[in-house]
Amino acid sequence: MPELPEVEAIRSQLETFLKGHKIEDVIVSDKRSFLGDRRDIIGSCFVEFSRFGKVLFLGLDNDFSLIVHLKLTGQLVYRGPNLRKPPPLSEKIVGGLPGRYTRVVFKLDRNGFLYFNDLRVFGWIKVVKNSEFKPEELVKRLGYEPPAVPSPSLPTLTLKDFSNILSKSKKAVKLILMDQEKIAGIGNIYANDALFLAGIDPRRPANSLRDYEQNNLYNSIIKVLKDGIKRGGSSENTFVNVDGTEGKYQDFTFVYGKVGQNCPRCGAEIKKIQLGGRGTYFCEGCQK
DNA sequence: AGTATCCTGGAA
DNA sequence: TTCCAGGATACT
Repeated sequence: MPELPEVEAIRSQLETFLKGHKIEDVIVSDKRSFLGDRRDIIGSCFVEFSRFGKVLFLGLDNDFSLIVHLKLTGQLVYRGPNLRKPPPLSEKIVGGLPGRYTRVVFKLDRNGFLYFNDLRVFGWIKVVKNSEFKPEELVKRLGYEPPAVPSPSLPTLTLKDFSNILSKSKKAVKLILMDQEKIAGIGNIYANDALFLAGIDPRRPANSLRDYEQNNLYNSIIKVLKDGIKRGGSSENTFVNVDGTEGKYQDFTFVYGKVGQNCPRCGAEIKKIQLGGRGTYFCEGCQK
């Protein structure tokens, strides 16, 4: 379940490892995972590495690009000459490399390989022609991005934007945080943690937040996302980095995945409920 | 606005 | 054996 910090970690490592690498062949073992014509990208080099919310945009030097959405269980792992000392692969790479869940393999020059593993086959890699590319192809529509990285590709979410978005909906505030059309990049882990840090009940109607609460939540979102990036993402579930190692944020989450454990602030038991069909963790005492 | 759907392994 | 996990979308 890569979210903004995880996808940013991947983007940054892809840039390090793939820059200048040439695609010699593309082996598609599951057609559901690769959309477009593989022949359009064979022979081209990786030159651009961007991220829009949770979506990766990899530009090639031949007027084509790759758009990648990892969804829940997608993993991109590189092995090759740009890894000086290949670290041991995480156990989160279920099935091995290549293995049972390897859906696409990019064979690169100088004996390099980029593997796309995806246990649940929700993720996809799409080939687009730059001249015909429309941003809507990324995802239906993406909203503002919280300023957690120096130069986001999407318009930056300001406190004012955030306040406008919240005041326009009476839906539960957590659902608004995770609505990619409004705010891009936040998923279940960071939504839970940001709401805990701000002391706000995830079920509160978005338009019921007072100014100081909006302000708190805005700052909390930026803080947890930056924290996630600093820790190299959260490997709570299936996330691994491009070098095959795990992130560390899962050891620093406040409430996500901690049902029954003690609230880090007051010690009370962390509760779990369903909200919009998703597991929602919070402390009844600390979040009002 | 709320719910089913895609998919598969792992937990209950 | 059933249920749950979850991002985004297609439904009702």
